[in-house]
Amino acid sequence: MATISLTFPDGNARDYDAGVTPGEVAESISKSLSKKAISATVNGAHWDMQWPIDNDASIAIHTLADDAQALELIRHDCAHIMARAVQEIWPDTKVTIGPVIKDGWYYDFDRAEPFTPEDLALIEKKMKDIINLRDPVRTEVWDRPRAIKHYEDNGEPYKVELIDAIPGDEPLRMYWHGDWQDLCRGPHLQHTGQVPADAFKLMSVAGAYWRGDSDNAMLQRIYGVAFKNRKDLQAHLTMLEEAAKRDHRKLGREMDLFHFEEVAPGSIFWHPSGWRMFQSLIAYMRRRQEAAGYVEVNSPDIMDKALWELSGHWQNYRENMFLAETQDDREYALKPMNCPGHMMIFNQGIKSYRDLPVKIAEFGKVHRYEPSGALHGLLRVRSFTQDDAHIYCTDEQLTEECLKVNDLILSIYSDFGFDDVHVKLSTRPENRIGSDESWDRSEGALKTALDQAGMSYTIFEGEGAFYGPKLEYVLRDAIGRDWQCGTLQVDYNLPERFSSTYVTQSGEKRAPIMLHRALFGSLERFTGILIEQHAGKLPFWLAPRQVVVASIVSDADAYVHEVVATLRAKGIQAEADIRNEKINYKVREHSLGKVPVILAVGMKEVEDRTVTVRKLGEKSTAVVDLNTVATELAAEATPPDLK
RNA sequence: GCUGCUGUAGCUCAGAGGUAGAGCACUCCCUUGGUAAGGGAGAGGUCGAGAGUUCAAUUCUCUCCAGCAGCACCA
Repeated sequence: MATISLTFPDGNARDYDAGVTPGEVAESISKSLSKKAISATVNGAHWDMQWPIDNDASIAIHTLADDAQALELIRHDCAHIMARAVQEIWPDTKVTIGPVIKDGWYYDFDRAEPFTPEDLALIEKKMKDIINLRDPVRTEVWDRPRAIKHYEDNGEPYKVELIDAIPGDEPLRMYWHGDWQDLCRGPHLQHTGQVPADAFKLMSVAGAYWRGDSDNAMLQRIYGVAFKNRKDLQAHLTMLEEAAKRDHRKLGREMDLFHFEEVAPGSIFWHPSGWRMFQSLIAYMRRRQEAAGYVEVNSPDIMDKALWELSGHWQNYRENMFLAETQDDREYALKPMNCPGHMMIFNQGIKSYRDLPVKIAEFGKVHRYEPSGALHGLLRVRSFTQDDAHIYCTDEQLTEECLKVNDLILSIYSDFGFDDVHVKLSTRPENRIGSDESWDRSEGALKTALDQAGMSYTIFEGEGAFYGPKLEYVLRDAIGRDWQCGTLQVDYNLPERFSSTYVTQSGEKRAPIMLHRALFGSLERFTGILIEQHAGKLPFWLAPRQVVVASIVSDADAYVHEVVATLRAKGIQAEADIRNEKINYKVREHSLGKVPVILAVGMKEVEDRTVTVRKLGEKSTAVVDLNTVATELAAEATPPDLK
């Protein structure tokens, strides 16, 4: 038998018979290591303890101490153990797939009866039984015909379909623990007992389409989370509770920012303080855009079908559009996008190459009939305000304009504390207008701009808009969640469709290139993200309510009003609270309402012309001269771009 | 849109085949109290909408609407 040399992480090498498994290697080192081992890395590949090694290689043996491998294996084995538990309890259930995801795993089942929350408890208990059995994990390599026949005989059609979809003709790997068997590329733990029995939890059950396609059957997906120990699981559950407390839908109600009604699903009723915050964002963006050379316009909300046919929306976007019925026998639609309106504005008059780039911005409210199941608070609505703009430029200006938009987006996000920004580049979809050649140029321009800006990005094939490829800017918030906000799209098509032209230096008419871009994206969504990011405690300049001046005794009421007037004169959103309540009560109520500054006023303050300042989140108070407070708060209320 | 769950007072939630309850909020009275709930009284609900079963439905059944979780879709 041939001999191979295995090199360990410390640089030492040892000879073994070819075909040796990491399990045997571990045993040759020590009994305790072979018991503790969970998997190996062989030449950089994650390796099962049972897989043979045929050639010289580097090898590292993992235990539960190695986080990356341990979590991967624990979650993966949990998926198998759960599938086995389900099939043991309900033998007629068909299994499909069960991958590892962030924090845990899921497994999709086909079963006539829905799983109930009580069922989840039952499954969890059965999983613990299986873990306690410490069943050895066994693996074999089968050829395809044998595997297919096996699953056909066992009535597992989804597995047969999976095998058919695996490319090539390579052999397939089968895994067992106990009598339960699954098709799996591995690796797995050595036995079920290596899964910590107290560090996993089944979270929820929901529908999911087979192979992610809405034309396919709906399966039942059970989600679970798993960690190395009970403490990590507990920390994760606590984090979820914290995230729930930040839910902007809950905070929006508690802080009296907005609400929804059944009569207008997906549309927002903004309350005064929520609307104030919204307007602060628009005012900020208006200043930033003006400084960047944009002009602001306003285009109609309802326009004739003919326009939407010209733009291509009627053919490509109609199922998402609200249509308007009138008495004049014309068909209208509410705008789902601002671009066609901006085309009409660009087309007014004759444009010279000297005019380009033309940058037309609008805080336009667009309406889109989104699928009912997609609606989600402010983050996914049916009517929303875009900080939308269209840039008309020449071929030569294209890359530079893309770069400018990119810089503007990053600068703006940074003002709001978002520095972890990911970019997605979505390329031509199946359903599209325009020639392949113009798509080549559009996609190329975006790539060039990203490369020149030194941005890293991920490409999503076929995910672009019907008129052009797009960049999407994804923000990562304080608790690690991603939100899609800004977008930049290159479009050669609409200018052609609308016969838009400018006069070149040599006097010919030529179609401009058009960029679609939004920075916040949807103002509504961005507001929701900010609420969650700050858990409702927004920075002072954005805070829906800024200052409450609260009386301690009613003899101070007149001075309270004077303080409020002084602050308002400085542009600070101040309100009086002279209700017949104790100061404790007022402090509690406004603290829960997330008001950043409470100014308490009693007779001492009246006599000294001071206020007692209490800031949200601070227990201590400070007595400060009224004019000093007004000046300090006015400074704090200044938006970041005006500082 | 699909699968599952949910819908009772402004909010958070109990409840039951015989036309409803708590806490907070609200109104009034007493209290003028120094930094996270002072005391008392009162008012408030076609039990999401429509149909069916029943002597009787808010409770059971069906349809619709909306919300929640996930999927699919998306800013």
